[in-house]
Amino acid sequence: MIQLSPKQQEIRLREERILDVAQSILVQHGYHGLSMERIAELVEYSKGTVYNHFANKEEIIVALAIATVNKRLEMFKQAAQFKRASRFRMLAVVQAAEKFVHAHPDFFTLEQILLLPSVRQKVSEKRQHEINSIEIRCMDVVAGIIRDAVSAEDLVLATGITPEKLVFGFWSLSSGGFALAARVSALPHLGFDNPFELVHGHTAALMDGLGWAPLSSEYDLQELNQQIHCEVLCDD
Amino acid sequence: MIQLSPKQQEIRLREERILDVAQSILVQHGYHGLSMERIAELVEYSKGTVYNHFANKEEIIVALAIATVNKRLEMFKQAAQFKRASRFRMLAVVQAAEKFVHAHPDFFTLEQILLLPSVRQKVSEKRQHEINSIEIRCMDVVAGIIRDAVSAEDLVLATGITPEKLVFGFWSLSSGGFALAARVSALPHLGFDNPFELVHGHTAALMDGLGWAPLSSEYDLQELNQQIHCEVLCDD
DNA sequence: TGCATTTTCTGACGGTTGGTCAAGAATCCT
DNA sequence: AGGATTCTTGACCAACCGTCAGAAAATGCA
Repeated sequence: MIQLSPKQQEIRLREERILDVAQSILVQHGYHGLSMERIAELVEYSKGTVYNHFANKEEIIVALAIATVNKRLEMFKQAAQFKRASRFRMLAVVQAAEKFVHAHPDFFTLEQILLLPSVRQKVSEKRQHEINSIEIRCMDVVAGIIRDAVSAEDLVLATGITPEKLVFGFWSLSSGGFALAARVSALPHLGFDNPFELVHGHTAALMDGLGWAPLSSEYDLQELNQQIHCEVLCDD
Repeated sequence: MIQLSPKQQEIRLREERILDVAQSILVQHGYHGLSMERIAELVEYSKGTVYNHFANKEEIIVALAIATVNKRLEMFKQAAQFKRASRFRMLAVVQAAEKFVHAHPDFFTLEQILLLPSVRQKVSEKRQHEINSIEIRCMDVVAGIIRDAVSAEDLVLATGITPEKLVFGFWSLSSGGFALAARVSALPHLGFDNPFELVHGHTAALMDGLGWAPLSSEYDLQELNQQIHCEVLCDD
């Protein structure tokens, strides 16, 4: 790392401050409340300076998303290191995903925004690639667990099914579940008192359906959860 | 139904035209391309008149979404009438959901937009309730199938599990899967050549995990799919 | 240190849109 | 017909995006 001149350091720091400010505006006032003008005002620099850092507000949003999604990757990696059978490692990752949702409730909205084609369009290729690559590395962590499961003969893949295809299922279930959970407060209560528990339960059912040993009936869920919480929640 | 005056009829028709125009702008130019000014221009009325119909563009978006989600409800109802075992009826609904995604590829973006808190905020309570109630009726169709499955003893619910809680799982899996599918084109190919097939497969696995008879191994998938296609696709 | 060069910062500016509203036009009712 | 009501219009304001020429600061160099 080359030593930075004082000026360059200042610029570095300012970039972080811009992101901080943007994040807080976003949380407080939502997507529509976020404007370059407001950011400039709070950061106490002119609008032009903010534009020197980011070409538009979409770039800022994606920069925020990249920072957050990196944290998820770290959490997944840590969860995957859980020293137990493959199935339990997978469940640990699901727990990590849940913890992530709780730790970054605003990320969800960020992701929604980035899914809008009209927004994505305005974001540089570079940052697009960056966030995609992190996402893929997250999936790879999960695929790795599945490959281990196959090696350990905890799981037998049907013909034509790759580990990645299985990841698709678990990813869908949990991301869809968390998305639904975010709406539960909006939707009248249908008896989903604890959507996260439901995600967990359905993940287990899916695993059972795939024949991923040991099956639900063969271990104690309570005890496992406690152990995962120690592993995944304690040190951070 | 009271007979409408000519003027009122005109207004009615114009409202539809506004929605049509809005839809086509939305499809062609995305969320950011949709402006009240543009709508007014294309509809050939002044901006004020458009505002007489809808208080803001979010109201227009939700009105579009309501119309579309109603179609989904109809498709679900029809699929649920499939005259076979409960498990097959559920799979028919999943197929209907897939067909819906294909038939209304733009709805997805609409839904994303509506999930943004900053957007939802601007939409009237009335329309919020309306779209929620349709969504819930969709879920009820699915819950009905599950209740039938229980009555027919195709399925045994674990203690504490309601039909609605099961709906949550299937809903999560398929909506999450379709969301991911929409991104597959953006994400580098991970071998998800046919994400819809994957959703179907994982749904079946989830059913197996829940012990929903008849299990995957006990029926011919090909034949079933063909039959569903006749039932769900033919008449429309 | 003084001066030239490069980099950075600024805020006014043009252009677009969201949303309002007073005044005029059309319609309805008797 | 004509008064009451409803509908329509487009000018208007405010907010915002993104640009850019010129001011200011930093840097390099003798």
